[in-house]
Amino acid sequence: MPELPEVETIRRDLEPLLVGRRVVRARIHAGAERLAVSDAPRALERALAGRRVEAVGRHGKYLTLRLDDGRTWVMHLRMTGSLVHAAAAAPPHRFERARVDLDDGTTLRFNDMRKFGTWHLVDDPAEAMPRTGPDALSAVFTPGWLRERLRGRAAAVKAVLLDQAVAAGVGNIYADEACWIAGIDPRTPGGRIGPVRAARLHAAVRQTLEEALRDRGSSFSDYRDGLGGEGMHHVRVHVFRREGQPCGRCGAVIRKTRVAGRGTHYCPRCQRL
DNA sequence: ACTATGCCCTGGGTGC
DNA sequence: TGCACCCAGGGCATAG
Repeated sequence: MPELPEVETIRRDLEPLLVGRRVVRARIHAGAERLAVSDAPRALERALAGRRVEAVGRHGKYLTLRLDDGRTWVMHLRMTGSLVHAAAAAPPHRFERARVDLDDGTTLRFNDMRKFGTWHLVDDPAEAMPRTGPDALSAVFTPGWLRERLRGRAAAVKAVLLDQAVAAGVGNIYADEACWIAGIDPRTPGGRIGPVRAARLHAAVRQTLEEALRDRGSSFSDYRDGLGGEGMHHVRVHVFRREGQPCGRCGAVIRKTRVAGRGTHYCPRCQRL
């Protein structure tokens, strides 16, 4: 599940390998046609051919490759996608869905078991990420911003954290981790979070994302970095997928429930409603 | 405007 | 060993 720390790790890996490179050929494999959202697959392949990459950016969980014709190639990895730089001769991954040949003889491989990933080619990257607000690591995402988004909401605080319009880049892993760090029960109605706890939650979101980024992300299953390697943060999580194990802060047994349709992990003793 | 639910997709795990 | 079933979930569409 690539979330902000994982996508940023990929961005940092790929930036020096892609900037200045030209696409020789892009191929979306048979069966993966839905990868192409903004154009038909063949049209997207043609539009990418010959373009040079000028910048590799990220907003939330989206990767943005700015091209020399002014357009932006926006990718989303969803749950099981990966974008890996590899030698031309490297054998394809079992779930390779697309391949991009570059002008230095190397390649990019888009692997995605569940075929949920998306590619857009757009004039303005915002077109490809319509319901996306400030990046969770940007200066726009402040304690006050979070407090305003929580105010008056009946939905669970975790549902608010997962809303990409509130904090782009937070996903299921780091929403659970942030709630644990802040000592807040993820089921708490957003409107019950006052300014003090909103500030604590904001700091917790920043902390968990930054720690995971230092660890190059979490590889619970399919996540791979831009070079095909695994992250290291999954061994250091406090609650995510740790149901039945002791809380590292109070020793109580971590529980699992469902919030906002997602598996949700929390400590019943030190996370308060 | 807000909230909840189902859909997409497929491998891995479980129970019989 | 085989098979049916359930689970994982980001973003979107739709319903209430």
